[in-house]
Amino acid sequence: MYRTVTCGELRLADAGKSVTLAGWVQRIRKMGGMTFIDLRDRYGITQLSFNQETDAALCDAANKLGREFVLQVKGVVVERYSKNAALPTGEIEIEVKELNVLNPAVTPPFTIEDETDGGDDLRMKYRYLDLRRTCVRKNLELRHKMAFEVRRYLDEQGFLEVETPVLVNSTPEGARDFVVPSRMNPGQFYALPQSPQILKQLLMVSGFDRYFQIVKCFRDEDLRADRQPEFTQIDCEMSFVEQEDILNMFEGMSRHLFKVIKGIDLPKLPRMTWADAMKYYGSDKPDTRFDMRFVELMDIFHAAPGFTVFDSANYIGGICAKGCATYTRKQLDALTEFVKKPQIGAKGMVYARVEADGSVKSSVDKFYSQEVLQQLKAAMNAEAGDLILILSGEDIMKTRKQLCELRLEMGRQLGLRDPQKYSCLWVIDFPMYEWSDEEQRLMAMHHPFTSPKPEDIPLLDTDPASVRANAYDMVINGVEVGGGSIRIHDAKLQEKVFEILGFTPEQAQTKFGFLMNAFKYGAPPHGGLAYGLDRFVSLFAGLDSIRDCIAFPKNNQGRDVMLGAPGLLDPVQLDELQLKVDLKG
RNA sequence: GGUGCUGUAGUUCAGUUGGUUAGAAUAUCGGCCUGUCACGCCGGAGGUCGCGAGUUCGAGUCUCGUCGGCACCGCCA
Repeated sequence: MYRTVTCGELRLADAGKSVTLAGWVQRIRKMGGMTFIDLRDRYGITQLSFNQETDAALCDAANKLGREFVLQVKGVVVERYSKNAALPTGEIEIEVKELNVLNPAVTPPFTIEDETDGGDDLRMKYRYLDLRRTCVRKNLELRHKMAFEVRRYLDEQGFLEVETPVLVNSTPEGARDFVVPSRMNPGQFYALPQSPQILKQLLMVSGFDRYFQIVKCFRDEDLRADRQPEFTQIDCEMSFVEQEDILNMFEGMSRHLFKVIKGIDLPKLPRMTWADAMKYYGSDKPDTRFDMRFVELMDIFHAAPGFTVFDSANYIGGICAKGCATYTRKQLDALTEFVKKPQIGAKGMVYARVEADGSVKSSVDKFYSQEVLQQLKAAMNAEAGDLILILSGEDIMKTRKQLCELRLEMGRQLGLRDPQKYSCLWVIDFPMYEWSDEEQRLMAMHHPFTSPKPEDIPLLDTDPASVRANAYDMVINGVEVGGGSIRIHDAKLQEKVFEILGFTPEQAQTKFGFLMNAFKYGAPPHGGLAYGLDRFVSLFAGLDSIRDCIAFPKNNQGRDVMLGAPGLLDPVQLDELQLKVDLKG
């Protein structure tokens, strides 16, 4: 045995014991006649002490060690002369009797400390060293614990974890697929699953009733801080359920996770329709940690025309920033610049301050009477000291999204987006379809297997764009952590939905024939949802990016800079696959 | 496909209007130090200023191109 104890477990009560420890050298402090070494492993840090008077040769050997050397030491646990309250093991140290260097180490390119001196790029290249840092390791420990608790909860609820294949076929709609060439079937390709969607529905047809899987999914799209090309879903499906059953089941799972992992008692989750989310927050994933809801101001400003920008607008909406009337001209100009950034795209911003005497002073004073401005104040529920920010525009949804960005920015500036505070809700009643300018047709907003709300089914014939779906998202702090729907289990209805999406019966048969065929053999009513595990963990860890809760993540360009993936293929491999590379440009 | 920020010592960064030998901190190496725990003190070494071209008497600094990184828009059912 290399060790009898870990570096995190010894306490004062262990004084006198002979122990063997193994770990990495965190830091060496040479005092002349004495040398102290902090020995680190996964479990903590234990101080080793060497004394010139006790054992000069051993002390000399200790002085020759370097950072990240791998050591085994045998010694006695002793009480310290001067204790360190900052360490759990700070009351003891190991008086070393025997020192074995299991492996020397070259100096790492950055310091293995919580406050490291390494940048993102470098730490990614040496990810195996980055993972030695406690703060990074904690994220993976949290991830393990969450995945474990998910399994515990779902197992207790009678769910079966079933594995589904990774080599599947390409599906239309949705994201771009990652593809894998088939050597045995030249010219043909597998696709990696964007999610096990169809397979889990087939498991329902098979009668599995309650399925889940913690599973990798793959989407070949451009990346963001919260998007990786391969990511992990907690994928779930249930039979003989209605939307209400699923919301309750998984609200329960979230409550379990919050309780066990964070010690938080999650209240009953509010539910907001998609239409309200857009109306009051300009987003289908509103950050409800703070209020600052949109107030629509069309009635007020159109009743007293004057400002041509407002007069011609199809949408005028405002938010009230409490206590921000003190904002300087410079700060307001900066906010205007913010909303005018190309990524946000507003033309301008109107502001109004509520003065101490209750009067309203705005950037559009010359167009509106104080009476109109007082109506504005009343509508915004604004008080003395508040700042009202208003955006207007031709396109209602676009302007709402711009106002959403402004709201989030104000929330950030006012410190209302505390990562330690959690606000969860369900967003329900999503539209079935959204119009795609690019394809000039309706696209499924969730996916093509989502069931319409029964009362909206007649609208499929008359006004498909207004049909609402039995689809729902769980949103935490403005992050979509999960989403799902009740599925169509009727082959006829499914055919109709495919038709609206623009598939010919032949295309539908080719792409989804096996699913519709399966439904003919008795499909139970079913539905489910999937959580993004990476996002869920990063929320619990208070991270800005999901990368730090993934052991070996990829960068912006989808590269693994440690492995050097993706890379070129050996010509022999290409030949076996009967592939020729023909790069454009 | 697009926008913005960014690239200087192993690392994190500073570097003025274009002007002498490019600095700091930290890491590293050497010396001193018997209770440190971000130990302290003294000293040393360490640079193709991402790469390429241009402007200029002179470029880390200005211009153009290019490559990498980060954030975002498009995209991501």
